[in-house]
Amino acid sequence: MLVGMTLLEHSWPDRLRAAGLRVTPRRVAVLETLDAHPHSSADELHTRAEARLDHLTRQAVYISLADFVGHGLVRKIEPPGSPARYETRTADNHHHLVCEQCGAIADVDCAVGAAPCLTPDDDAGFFVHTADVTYFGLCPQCRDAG
Amino acid sequence: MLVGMTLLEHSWPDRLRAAGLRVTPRRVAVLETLDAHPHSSADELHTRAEARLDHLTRQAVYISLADFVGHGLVRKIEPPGSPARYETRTADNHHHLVCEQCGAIADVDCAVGAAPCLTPDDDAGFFVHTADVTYFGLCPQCRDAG
DNA sequence: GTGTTCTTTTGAATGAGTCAAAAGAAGGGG
DNA sequence: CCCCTTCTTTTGACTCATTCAAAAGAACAC
Ligand SMILES: [Mn+2]
Ligand SMILES: [Mn+2]
Ligand SMILES: [Zn+2]
Ligand SMILES: [Zn+2]
Repeated sequence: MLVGMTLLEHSWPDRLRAAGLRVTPRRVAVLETLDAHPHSSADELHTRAEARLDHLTRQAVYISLADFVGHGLVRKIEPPGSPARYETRTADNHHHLVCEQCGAIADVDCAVGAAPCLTPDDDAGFFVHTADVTYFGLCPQCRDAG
Repeated sequence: MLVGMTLLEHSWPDRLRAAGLRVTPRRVAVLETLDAHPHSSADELHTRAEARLDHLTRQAVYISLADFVGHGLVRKIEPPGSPARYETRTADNHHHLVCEQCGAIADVDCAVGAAPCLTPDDDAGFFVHTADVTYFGLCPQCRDAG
């Protein structure tokens, strides 16, 4: 039985090396934890990844995540009123549903295509690089509860 | 010679009363300052509005803005890596261009219409309330400089 | 005017994230 | 293998935007 990801994409150590970053147990632990728990905050990742290592500081998590984002291994999202969240799904331009009640986040595929799915009518002279779409509303649980 | 806004919309005192909020010199000063300087931060508003009053604390600005947002007089936007910004343009669903270099913000009219201009294909069971679109890129100045 | 309720001040506290310097590990060249 | 350089992690302090709580002050309905 084949494990899809190890064939399709490379392993985290390989991807770290490919990005020119050193392979350390901490980094691999953070990346695997993030893979297993998409849209985690730095603090959630710290708590979860620390459990599988002897030592891991919150700062190491912040520094690692910043490096990962800088090298395209990880995407950072910053919903209003919540600490930043991270995910390993970087290949596509997907968007997010955010629950205004409980903060839950769900992925939404890009409505139009793989690349940034919108361009403004009047760009005011800006060179537009990315379009970020966030939907706000209520998740199923909060909708039923309210 | 007619002043457009006072006829089309009501004055800030009237709009405050209509919202059930008391009319105070501080609130009016904050609203007028924000009208004159859209996309200001709380701190910028404090500095600017303080200049026309004998006293105005930063906290009063924060509290007032939260009240205004809660009553629909003001809209709050929270670009990544920047303090929250505010604007009095609440009637339409417009979007924003953010310069990744200098933080400049420009308005973009909604591509589709007045109401939330997008709905996701698969809403994952969410009750979607608003769609927020933010374009990231470089403003004219930073584009030419870079 | 007076009283009730809403606003503002005052001052402290929070939480997420950053900075800087010292200690520790990866991994390439010998 | 081992060493050295460079990158990574720890440590601990610190910043910044924002929030909290309690006391003092102002709107405005009567
Ligand atoms: Mn996602
Ligand atoms: Mn705007
Ligand atoms: Zn929810
Ligand atoms: Zn710019």
